[in-house]
Amino acid sequence: MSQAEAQFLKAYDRKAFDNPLVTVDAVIFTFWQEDLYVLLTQRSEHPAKGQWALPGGFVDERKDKTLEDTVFRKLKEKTGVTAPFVEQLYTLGNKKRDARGWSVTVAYTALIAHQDCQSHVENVSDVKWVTFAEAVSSKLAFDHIDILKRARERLKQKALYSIIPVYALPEEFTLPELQRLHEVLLDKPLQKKSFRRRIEKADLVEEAGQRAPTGKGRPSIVYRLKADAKEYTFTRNLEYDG
Amino acid sequence: MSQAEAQFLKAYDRKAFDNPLVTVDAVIFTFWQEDLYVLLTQRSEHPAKGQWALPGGFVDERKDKTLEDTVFRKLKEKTGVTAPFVEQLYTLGNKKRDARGWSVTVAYTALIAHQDCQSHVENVSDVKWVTFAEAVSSKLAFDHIDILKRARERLKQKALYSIIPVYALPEEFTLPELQRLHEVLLDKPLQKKSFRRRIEKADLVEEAGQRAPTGKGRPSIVYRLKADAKEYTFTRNLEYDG
DNA sequence: TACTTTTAGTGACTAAATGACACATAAATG
DNA sequence: CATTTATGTGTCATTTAGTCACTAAAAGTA
Repeated sequence: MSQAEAQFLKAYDRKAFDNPLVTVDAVIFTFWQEDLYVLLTQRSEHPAKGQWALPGGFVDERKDKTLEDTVFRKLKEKTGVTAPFVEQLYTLGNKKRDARGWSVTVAYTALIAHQDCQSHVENVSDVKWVTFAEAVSSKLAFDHIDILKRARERLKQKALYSIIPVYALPEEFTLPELQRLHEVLLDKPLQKKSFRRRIEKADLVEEAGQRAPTGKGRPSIVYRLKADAKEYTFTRNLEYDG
Repeated sequence: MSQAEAQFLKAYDRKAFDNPLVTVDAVIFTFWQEDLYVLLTQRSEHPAKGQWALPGGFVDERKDKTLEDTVFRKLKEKTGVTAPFVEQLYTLGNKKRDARGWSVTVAYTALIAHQDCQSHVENVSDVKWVTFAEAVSSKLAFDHIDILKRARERLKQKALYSIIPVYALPEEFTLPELQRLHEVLLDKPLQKKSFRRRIEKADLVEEAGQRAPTGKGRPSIVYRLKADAKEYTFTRNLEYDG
């Protein structure tokens, strides 16, 4: 670094310029009882105090080295655990979205097993699971409905060409469970054979131990993900028209 | 809004809290003379003064109502025109990337025809087209090499399942040109028949008028995009192993 | 126990899109 | 006017999803 640059930096005053507020928000999905749920939290402070919103908050320059640190910190606060899948969704920034002024939020999608955070969520009053349908038709703080819709759309896409939605299930899962999840995401029945064939061919899962047969009918085989499954994308989508 | 909230907002002092700097950066691609180029600009101010970097800069709270306003303003400054394809890539934020402190940059990818901004670029000294290969192996300011690589990777993916790369060509283009672009992006020869068939079947292009035959061989038919081509995704990828 | 119901899992043929490649077409050239 | 060169097409093989009937393994029931 040149001396001139060092001098520039020494004299630089960050607060001399207007600059948007920076927050992080997360859409946390889980699949539970045949339905897709998202996690909401109730705002404890102004603005929008008392309203339900996506979990999130400001970057803390002391605690967080990176944006991902901020997300994981917020996720941990609200769910008590670390989600097995977290991915940046998109960033929304404009003058109007926050009454405090020009604001930028980096939205993330997270997938998690319901059982992994159930006890934590049950023990705090400002956090709850809501079905996606309910959440998206409710009133949420800021523009969180937009973020919710976008996250849902992206997850639907992922159901077409990847096995990523599996992270919304417990670590050990069955293929019928996974198929029903994909069917909910795509809002469309899938051919059992097609669905299973591509997963088998891609070598994405391995058999886990037995699980207590739940109800009627032949018990399904329990699987767990193989290591590289997160990266895999199918070269061809399942049939899907709209 | 409640009275309490109004009072809160009135008393709210944005500068009372630490907050990351917010910038926008763009990777602008074009396909020219059988090669993929990106636009670089030379930094006129500290930090990294004199170094080459991706076009971008701070959100201007007076000029910009949204992040997209910022991107388009910067694109216009550097290229003189409005790119036909602009898409958010991802957002990078951490403590280290900018010597001025915690910084967040929202990266965008833009595609543009070389001819559309050639004259503007030639007339300013702080902007230049560089082949992607050159750019990525050069030294750029901040973490712009990372952004460059990521943009390239995304564009490669798009070449697999969409016709989006076409926006790096002039409005009127030929299928051999488009195929060569896709081949450069995928770094792999494609089957002429397969490539053309899927474009024809998807009804993405229409014949434009003739264009002066350039060189040897049978002249190729000149096409232009149909309206909805931007949204179209093929349900199956072209063969691609790596 | 045997029969029905229910859900999981498989076999086998059909349909659709891509891969491969030969061949036809239309220009430039000498 | 034959040769060269690049564009554009016809056709068959290959691959993968769609369809659907059939088998398998459990629970419930007379």
